[in-house]
Amino acid sequence: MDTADLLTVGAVARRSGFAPSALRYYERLGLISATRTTGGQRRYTRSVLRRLAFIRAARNIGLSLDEVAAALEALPQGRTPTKADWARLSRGWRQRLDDQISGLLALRDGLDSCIGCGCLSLRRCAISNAGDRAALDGPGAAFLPRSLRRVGEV
Amino acid sequence: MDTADLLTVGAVARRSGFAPSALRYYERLGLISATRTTGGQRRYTRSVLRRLAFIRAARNIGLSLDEVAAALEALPQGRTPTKADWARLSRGWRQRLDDQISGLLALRDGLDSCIGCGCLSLRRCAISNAGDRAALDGPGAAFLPRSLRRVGEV
DNA sequence: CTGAAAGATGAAGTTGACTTCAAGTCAAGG
DNA sequence: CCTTGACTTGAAGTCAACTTCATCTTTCAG
Repeated sequence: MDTADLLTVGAVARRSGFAPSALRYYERLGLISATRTTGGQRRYTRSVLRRLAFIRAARNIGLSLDEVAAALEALPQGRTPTKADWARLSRGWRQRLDDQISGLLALRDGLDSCIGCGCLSLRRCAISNAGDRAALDGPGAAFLPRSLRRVGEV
Repeated sequence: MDTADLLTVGAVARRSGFAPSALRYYERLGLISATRTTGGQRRYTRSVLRRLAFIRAARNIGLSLDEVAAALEALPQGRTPTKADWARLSRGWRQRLDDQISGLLALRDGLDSCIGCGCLSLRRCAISNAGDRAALDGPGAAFLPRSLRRVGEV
């Protein structure tokens, strides 16, 4: 690998959209790695960009960094991961997304039956008792990611 | 209001599903209130239950407590809120849910085109660039609520 | 009247995913 | 060689929404 091909933190940050501090954090968690210059600075191979794209994608799907780490462990150790490797990794996301979508649809349908009646009954209202899915996480489970909150007015 | 109608924290906690500590927290934030006995203990009117149902519902839709507080401010000051008041408050949620659902659908469709190609391109992939909606919150916006994470394996 | 259960308080802890800070070091164009 | 911007580190801070803790007080059935 030609040294000219190696990327600095700043370059990786710009290209991936992750802050340098996030890259260092991911490195501490073992999600990515880098070689070092004699002076101790990080130098990344371009392959880290695809790895970061995977991390970003997984986060968007809703995986925690712990889960991302576990997923990345499943990559082949000996060789450079192929497209098929990445695709295999992301195949399970489809089911996950379907589950999320159906949860929100149920919530919306409940809301439709609720608006106008204004019931919000502790026992009957579909919104205040947001389905079995939420119950898995105890009462009051939030259905929305932070990124989608605070968008509109009530 | 007959004193016999007043509820203790424990009773409200049991009926609403919120922990007593959460009720105290909500009170500090001004979301709910209670009268006090001469000894300093909280006594709630039954109206707090509907208010808590609203809070639970709003949280399930994805509102932050700040937003819930702002919404509750909009309730009529002079009189007991009617069903119509509550319904008006929750009407904006429909749009919000629709937005959330379409965001997830876009993500899923992107995933379908992505699985098998394994691209995860930083520029092209719909999953690693999860749509304009996520871009509002900068790169890496998470689409999933905590409650739905960590559900499956990748 | 009494004792156990329930309630009160402020401060500190929790979780996840980072960011910020302070103080110092490295890399490289001119 | 020098300067300036980029990089290094560990520790501490942030945010949201609560929970937990330690210690003390109140309530009320019997």
